[in-house]
Amino acid sequence: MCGILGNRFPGGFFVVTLEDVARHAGVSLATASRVLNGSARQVGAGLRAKVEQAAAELGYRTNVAAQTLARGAGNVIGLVVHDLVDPYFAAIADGAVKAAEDHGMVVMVGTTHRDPAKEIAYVSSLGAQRARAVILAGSRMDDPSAAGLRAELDRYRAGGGRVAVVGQDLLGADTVAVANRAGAAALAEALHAMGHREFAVLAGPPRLITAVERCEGFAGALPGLSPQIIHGPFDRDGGYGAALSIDPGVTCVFAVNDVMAVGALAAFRDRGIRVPDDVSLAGFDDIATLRDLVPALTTVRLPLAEMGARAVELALSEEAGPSVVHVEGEVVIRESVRAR
Amino acid sequence: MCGILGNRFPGGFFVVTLEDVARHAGVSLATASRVLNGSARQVGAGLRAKVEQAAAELGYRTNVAAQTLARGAGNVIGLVVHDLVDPYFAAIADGAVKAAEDHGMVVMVGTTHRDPAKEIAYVSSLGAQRARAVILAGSRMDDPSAAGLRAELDRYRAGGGRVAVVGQDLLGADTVAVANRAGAAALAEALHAMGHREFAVLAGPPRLITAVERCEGFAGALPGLSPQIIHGPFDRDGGYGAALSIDPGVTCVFAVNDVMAVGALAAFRDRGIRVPDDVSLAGFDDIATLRDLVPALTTVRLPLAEMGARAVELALSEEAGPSVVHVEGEVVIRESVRAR
DNA sequence: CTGTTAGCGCATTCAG
DNA sequence: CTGAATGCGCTAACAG
Repeated sequence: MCGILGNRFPGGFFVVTLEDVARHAGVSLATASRVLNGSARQVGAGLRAKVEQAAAELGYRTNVAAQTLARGAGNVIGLVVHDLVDPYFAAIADGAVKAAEDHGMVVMVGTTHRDPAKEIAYVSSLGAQRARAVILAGSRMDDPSAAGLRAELDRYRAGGGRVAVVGQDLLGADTVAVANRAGAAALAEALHAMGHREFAVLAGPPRLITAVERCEGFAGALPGLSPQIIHGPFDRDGGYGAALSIDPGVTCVFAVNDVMAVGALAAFRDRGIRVPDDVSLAGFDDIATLRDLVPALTTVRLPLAEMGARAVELALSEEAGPSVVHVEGEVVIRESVRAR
Repeated sequence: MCGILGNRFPGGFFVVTLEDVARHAGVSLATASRVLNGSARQVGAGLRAKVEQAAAELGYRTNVAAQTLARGAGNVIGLVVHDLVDPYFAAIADGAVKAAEDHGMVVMVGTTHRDPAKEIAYVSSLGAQRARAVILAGSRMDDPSAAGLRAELDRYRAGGGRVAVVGQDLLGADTVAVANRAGAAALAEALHAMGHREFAVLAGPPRLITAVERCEGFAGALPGLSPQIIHGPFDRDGGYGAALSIDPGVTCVFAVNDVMAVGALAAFRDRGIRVPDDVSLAGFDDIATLRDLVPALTTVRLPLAEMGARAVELALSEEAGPSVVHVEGEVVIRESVRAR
């Protein structure tokens, strides 16, 4: 029945094309195309049924590559994150994937593991894929190394792609802007109100924008006080390391993200320092996977999945100029902090 | 300088094609193709340089869709997981993305959130993308609902795609097989050797293969004993709920994965049951993000990232029949378990 | 080593 | 409403 249809491939496979379907249904290629793919044109009910049946019988599958080539635009959205194992990015990715799916798009993820060169390489690759949009999550360093990325993004946009950023509004692109300063400030105020006066901030890398904003927002909301600032990597081990050099008098420690707070917690435990008895500890992000930690982490909750989803929606919207969506964090006081 | 090159697009963008590059370099289309894309053919140094310069000047970017169409094979690998937020899948995804990158491929992820229909839909979509391979992570239910998936996978393979599975060897595909039974058995023996005799297993869904294997492996290694089996969802809340109905005499609880163990830990804490003082607790997977839990979780370590990487390598290998790679778990005793 | 020539599978004018 | 014809950008024979 399908002896004359389909093409044999090297491996010995068949592949049914639109033309096969059209022939089998006794209609033109154009008509088959119109019914099988979302065309604006209408097709008579009779032919439509024929085509659909033929497609089903033959097991027709759209060739997305051909479609993309013919249409000049594909259905992939690129997502570039630092590390999928970091629950912060995993949550964002989850939201992005879900939103993309709602729009009939698929997501391609790239992980850079904080290598700027890889970030650029992924944007380039996504450009080659003619991805509809690329979403960048995780803040870049506030330094010259970002120039290469910028250039690559410009190229990408010059080719007709959209770009959206999760983090801060820096690249002149659509942005899901996190109110890091405000969130950290609110946290600082809450902590201050609980009687704390001697603070330390596990501040992350000195030039990582998200870290800097949270650190500054926190310190800025503590008039007259000057918290001890300790820099280090933005991850669990960074928190562990930084916690080791906290000054003796400190009663409350703010780690600029939850994952670092976990590291700090481990450091305290290893040194026999009890939380919150001896020192209070707070983080930022409210990572779901970490909610069962003991003591439960005081933090600033961010709608991570929603942020990812919003980013793809921004990138897919038809808005003219780059638009910015703001998201606020919500202070959540839990057992890791105790009033003084 | 580029007034006659490139095509203007609706949005007003340029897009430089290989033909533009060839013309600009004064060579043939074929030659340009050969130098710019990994062809086996050699090109003279002179022309090669010319082409490369032309490409750079014009800002040429390969059109992957066209390439895929012409070649009949693309460079995407599909990865289908249940939930990126679950650190188990995140780790596997991380490994897969890295491995794919090493092979010059990109990864498209789909999340099903345990909806079989979505799993099928993703495989179908990946087929349309002419994805080189699809990796399925997370075990499917051992029931009729898997039939649809099987059919879809067959269609996918009929089109020339490869499929690899992370979990158990069931689909007749390349498989990264986890020694769930052996790992759970080894754990049981270790626990038994520490003096435990009264066990409970937070067993997960009755028909989820991974869960069943772990449960059976565990119980099977406890001759003469019959642990209390409590079924429930395979996630954190499932562990919490199941832990609520543990019999009084039990001294040691095995949750079939770490995430469930975390839930159980929370349940114990809420009810004033101390771990490991009142009851010992063990999990499975050794999720990195959970290593700082207190008490530290006794578990069976799985090389998650490596499993993901192996899966893509299997799928990309030229091996004829479906091959199976076995991975073993390693028992890791930590503070959540105490000898009796 | 290099150029010419056909398609790859599909969307889309443009006629009818 | 339907069909015929053209081209998307690139690769891969096939000649030269």
